[in-house]
Amino acid sequence: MSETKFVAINEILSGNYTDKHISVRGWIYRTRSSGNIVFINLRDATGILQATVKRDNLSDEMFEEAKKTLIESSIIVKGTIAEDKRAPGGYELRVDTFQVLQSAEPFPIVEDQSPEFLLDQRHLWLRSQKLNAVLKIRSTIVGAIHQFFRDHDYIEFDAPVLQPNQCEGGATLFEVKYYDNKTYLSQSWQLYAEAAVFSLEKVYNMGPTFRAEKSKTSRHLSEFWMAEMEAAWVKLPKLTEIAKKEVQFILKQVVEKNSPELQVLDQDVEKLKHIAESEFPTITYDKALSILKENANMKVPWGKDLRTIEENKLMEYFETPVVVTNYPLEIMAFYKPEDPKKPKTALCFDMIAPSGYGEIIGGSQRSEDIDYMKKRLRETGEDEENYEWYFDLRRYGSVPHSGYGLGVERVVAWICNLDNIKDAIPFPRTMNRFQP
RNA sequence: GCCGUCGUAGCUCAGUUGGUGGAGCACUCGGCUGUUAACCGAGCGGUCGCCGGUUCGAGUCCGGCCGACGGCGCCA
Repeated sequence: MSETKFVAINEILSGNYTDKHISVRGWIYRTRSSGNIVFINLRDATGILQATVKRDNLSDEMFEEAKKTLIESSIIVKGTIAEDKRAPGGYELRVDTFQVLQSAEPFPIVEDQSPEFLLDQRHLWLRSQKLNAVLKIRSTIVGAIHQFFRDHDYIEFDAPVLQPNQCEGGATLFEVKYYDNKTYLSQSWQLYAEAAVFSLEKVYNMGPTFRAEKSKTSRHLSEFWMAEMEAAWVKLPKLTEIAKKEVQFILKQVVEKNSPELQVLDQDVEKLKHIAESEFPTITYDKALSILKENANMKVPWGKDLRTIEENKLMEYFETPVVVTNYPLEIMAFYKPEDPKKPKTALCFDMIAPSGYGEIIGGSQRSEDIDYMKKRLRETGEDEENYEWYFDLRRYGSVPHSGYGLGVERVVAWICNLDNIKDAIPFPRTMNRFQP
């Protein structure tokens, strides 16, 4: 006995099944009835197809069922595909068999929606055209990151999620009860990766990262995915080149694989293609300050970090992401070294995305000076004893090494033209939301 | 942590000077043989965020609290 073969909707819409009699399965996206005809827009993972149910073409029981079955019910329909200009997409299924698998209760998400309500109903809103498109693009981006590093001979290396101390400084850790002790959810993979490069030389990883920052903005999540790399023998100029190539590769992959999804999201495919093929400029922090002063009359005192308003203003003068290097040493984390050629600045960089999406990458060369790092830890009130294992890495054959972290959701939000980073991850966690 | 906006039907919102709470959508019933978030008619649907105060009378005025969202700071 042969099993029924079901055809995917995108196959039908590309014209491969015209005049064929086939079976399709999926969920009711929209439904309208008009006495003796019912129009059902049927949704599957690949697209939306209009199914036209006429009273004369099937049994009365099936027709009445088609008429009353509500949105998001799961159904199987059989019929003949016809090319028809009146149907959205240009093709429709003329139904002769209508079968309900599960008749849905009234779907809570209707015409009028608020962002908060959609977050409450996230488990159902995943079915929307918008999130369907975002999640497909996110998958391309995640795949591209793995491919980029593997193509360049990086080894995937995993760090513990439960960590004994903080990496980035500040009270931004989620505390976890660990038997009779305390531990913290990972804030960065970096310190462990630094141990790995003395064995594997080039490593990367992508995984969940946790920051208990009390940030309530459209760019922050408490749980987000960070794609990090760390490599021995690499210094800052080379590091920024790798970061640029990675982002360009991600963009090329999305443009190649996800044009229909970008259109659903109202993103300009040509613009992204252009960015993917452009050089990303590198400027210093000093240069950024002078651009702001000369063009926008924004005077940032030297030594202050660039704030959101300043980053956004700066990006008005660029159409691609920009790498900014040599931030003031004082405002940087303890492991970032001083640039011998530009005293008081660090061998570090941020990559800032266009259009207000902010910092998508942060990275640096790593200090090899144990006394300097101890001093910086003491200044921020940290217990340097927790870091003894980390200092060992400088005691046994230390070499120059560097790394950076890319915020996956920030990149997804930028590429998908999203208003809010919450839509860049299936189930967002923020300061006030951890359900569903 | 600071600042701002908002809490009224399942959802989105209106509600005038304080006088028995409305609309659209959803859902139910009826009508319609080509709809495009269909349309037409009827019905169902309420702890007006919570507590207290003023008043003959509070969704509306006053005080306090709670919650949500956004902006800044910090970060990716």
